[in-house]
Amino acid sequence: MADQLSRVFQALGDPTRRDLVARLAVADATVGELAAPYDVSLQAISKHLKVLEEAGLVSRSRDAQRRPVHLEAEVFDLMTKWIERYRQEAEERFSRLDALLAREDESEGEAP
Amino acid sequence: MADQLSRVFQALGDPTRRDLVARLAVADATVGELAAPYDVSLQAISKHLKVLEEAGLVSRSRDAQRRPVHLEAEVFDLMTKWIERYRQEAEERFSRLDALLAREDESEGEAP
DNA sequence: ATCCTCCTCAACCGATTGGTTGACGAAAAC
DNA sequence: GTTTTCGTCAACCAATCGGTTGAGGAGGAT
Repeated sequence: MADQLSRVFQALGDPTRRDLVARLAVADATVGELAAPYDVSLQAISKHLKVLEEAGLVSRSRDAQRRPVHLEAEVFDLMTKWIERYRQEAEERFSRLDALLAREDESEGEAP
Repeated sequence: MADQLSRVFQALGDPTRRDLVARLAVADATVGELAAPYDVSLQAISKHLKVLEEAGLVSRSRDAQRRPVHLEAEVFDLMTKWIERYRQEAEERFSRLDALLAREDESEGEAP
């Protein structure tokens, strides 16, 4: 099975699932409520929620027949940590490159 | 075709592609250099790079037969913006919930 | 007990994905 | 000009994905 970071990125690679997450950020909801706006079957949404759950983005409890879905926003940190790490590395590289170019500009015209 | 945000998330949903990005954060590299560490064909890596390119995460220039690959870190912002937006919404909701619970605790024991 | 509501599981389907191999293109190197 | 190096394109393959429909389970409501 894939690692969690892969599952989180993959889960959010689908627009419907991102929309579900966006709506769950506002409020918990049942599967039926979540499915209503889309013109796909309830089962399809249930599958999407399973993917989100396996990524750790969402949890489902039980309230009689209802299965309230709840967003687990902490998992976002996994992604932001990864992203920020490499963004920062890339930016540092740019800075070093800038510094190098600046030094080369300075020595321009020396030693004819 | 999918929107860019979907393509970026999907691109990073694959561990090999995340690894390529990680290595490109350190330095630009040619396709051959990038492919060397993995035990898959050069063509497979070329495909991965195409996915990264279509997501806007990477650009390829031309230097003789070489095709240096360069990381375009700005696209990360697309993701972090999306993530931060919904994380924040979710956190605000928690704060409101905490406040509500606090108020209920205060009125505990009143009106017997 | 029976029915109804809410939801999941299972089987299936076409499209996409990550991989393969083989052929080809562009630009040095000979 | 021929060869070699570096890389892409094309066709194919098994596996996964997003969707469907049909059956069924858990738990009120009657």
